[in-house]
Amino acid sequence: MDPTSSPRLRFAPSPTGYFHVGGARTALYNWALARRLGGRFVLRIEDTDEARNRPEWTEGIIDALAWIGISTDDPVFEGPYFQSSLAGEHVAAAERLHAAGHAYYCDLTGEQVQERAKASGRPGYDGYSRDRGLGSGPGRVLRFRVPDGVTVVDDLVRGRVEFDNANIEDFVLLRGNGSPMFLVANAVDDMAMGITHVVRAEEHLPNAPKQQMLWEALGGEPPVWAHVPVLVNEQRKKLSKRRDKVALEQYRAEGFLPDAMVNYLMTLGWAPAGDTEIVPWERIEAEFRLEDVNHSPAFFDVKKLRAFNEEYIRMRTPEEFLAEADPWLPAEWDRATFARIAPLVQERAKTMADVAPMVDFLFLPDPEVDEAAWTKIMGADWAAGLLADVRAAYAELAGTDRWRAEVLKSTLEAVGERYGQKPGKAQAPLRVAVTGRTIGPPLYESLELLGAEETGRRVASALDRVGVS
RNA sequence: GCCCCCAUCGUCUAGCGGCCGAGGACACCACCCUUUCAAGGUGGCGGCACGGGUUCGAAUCCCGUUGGGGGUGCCA
Repeated sequence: MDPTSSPRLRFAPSPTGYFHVGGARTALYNWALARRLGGRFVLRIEDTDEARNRPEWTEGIIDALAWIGISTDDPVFEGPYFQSSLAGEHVAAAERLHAAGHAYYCDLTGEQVQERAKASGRPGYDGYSRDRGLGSGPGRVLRFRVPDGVTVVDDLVRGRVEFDNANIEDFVLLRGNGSPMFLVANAVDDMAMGITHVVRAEEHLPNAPKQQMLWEALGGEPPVWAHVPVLVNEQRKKLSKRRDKVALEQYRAEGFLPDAMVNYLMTLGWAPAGDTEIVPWERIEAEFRLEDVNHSPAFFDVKKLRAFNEEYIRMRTPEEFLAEADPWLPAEWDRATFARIAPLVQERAKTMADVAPMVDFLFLPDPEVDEAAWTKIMGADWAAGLLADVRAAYAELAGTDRWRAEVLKSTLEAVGERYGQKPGKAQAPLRVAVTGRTIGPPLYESLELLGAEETGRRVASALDRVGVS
C-alpha cells in the first residue's frame, strides 16, 4: 500500500434490522486500516433493495458502529452516504457502457434464460442478445458484455486470483424496469467516492472480477482488493441470522463490553504479536495488516468471547466498573451498598448481566430460595443445630463494633468446629439461609453489609422453616 | 454440476526453508490456594489432513488426493 495516496476505505452494509457480528469485524478491519494509513473510513448504506430499506435500520447501523468505537464524530469517519441517492448516476454509467459497446440489451425473461440454459446443458446466460443490437425498452435488461480473456484480481489477503472470463456470464446491469443492480451500483459508488481499498468478506470474491471489469470499462483505476474470510458457526457454515446468534445488539444486551467484543472480533483471522491476544485497540491499530489476515474461515466462539469479556470486566478500575454496572442494576437498589460489594462481583462476573443476580439478595426483602440447594444443605443432621448456635453467637455481635467480616467468619468457624464441620461445610447453611443459594459472593462480607438485624431475621426465618425456634 | 477460496492442537492462532523433538490463548483435566462460586498458581491432555516431489534440510516451496468453505438472482 502506498501511504502517500490518501487511502479511502469503505464499509457498505445493507440495512437489515440488526448488525451482523461479521459485518462488525469487516467494519473494524476497515476502520483500523483507515486510521493507521491516515485515510478515510466511508460509510455507505446499500439501500437499493426496497425490501431492505427502512430509515430506522440505518440508525441501528450507526449506533452499532458507535458502540464498537466507530463514531460519526471522528474525523476519519465519512458519511453516511446512501446508495439510493446515487441511483441516477448508476443508470447513467450503465448507459455509458451501452453507448461504448460494453453492454447490450436483452429481452429474454428469467424463465427463458433458464430454459435456454437447460436446453444447451450449459448453466447461466448464453449471450443470446449479444449481437442483436436491441435498444432499451420495457422489460429489457442491460447486460455487460464480458470480454474474452482472463481477469486477474490482486488481492491483499489471497494474493493473485485468476478468473477465466469464459466462466463469467454477461451479468445484468439494469433490470427490466430500468433500475440498477448491485454490481454496477457498488462499482459506480466506489469510483464516485474515490475508494482505493475494498476490504470485505470473502463471499464477495466472485464479484471482484466483474466489478473490476466495470471499473476498467468505465475508465477507472480498480481499487486494491482484500477479501477476508467469513465467520462460521460450529458446523463451519457461514454465520447466518436464521440459525446463529449474529446480532451485535444481542451480545450488547447480554452484557458484553464493547472493547472485549472489538478485541475478540479482531483476533478472528488475525493475531497481535506476542503471547497474549488481549491487547488495547491502540496496538491493534498499529499492528493490523491485511497481509497477515488468515485465509480460512474462523469459528465465532462465544466461549472465548466470554473469556475475553471477563478479562475486560476485571481490567476496569473500580470506578469504571461501578459506572458500567449502573445501568444493569434496578433503579431502587442503593448504589452505596452496591459499591461496597462491587469489587467482589467484579472479579466474578462473566458478563454485565451476571452482576445484579449475583447480589440481589442484598437488596430484596427476602432472598429468592433455590429449593434444591435448600433441601440439600438443610438436610444435613447438623445444619439446624449449627444455625441455631450461629444465631445466638451472632446476636451477641449485633450492635457492637464487632459486626465485621473477620469476626463473623471466626465466629461461625468456631461454631462449625463444635459440629465437626470444616469452614467450607459449616458456612453452607448460613449462606443458604441468608442468600437462598449455595453460591455467591464471599459470605461474611455480604453479612457485614446486610447488617446484624437483617441477618438475624433471615436466620430466624430459616430456623422457622426447618422447624426450630 | 460449474467457478473460486482454504487446510497447524477440540477452537482462535504463532510459524514465512534450518532457531519447531511446533509456541500462545480459549476450552478441558489434575493438583495447589480457598468461607461457596469464581479468580489466581502449577502441571497435563492435544495439532502440522494424506500422498508424491524440490532441497543437505519442509509445518513452511511445487503437484495431486481428500476434506471444508464461498459463489453460482432482473438480492446485496
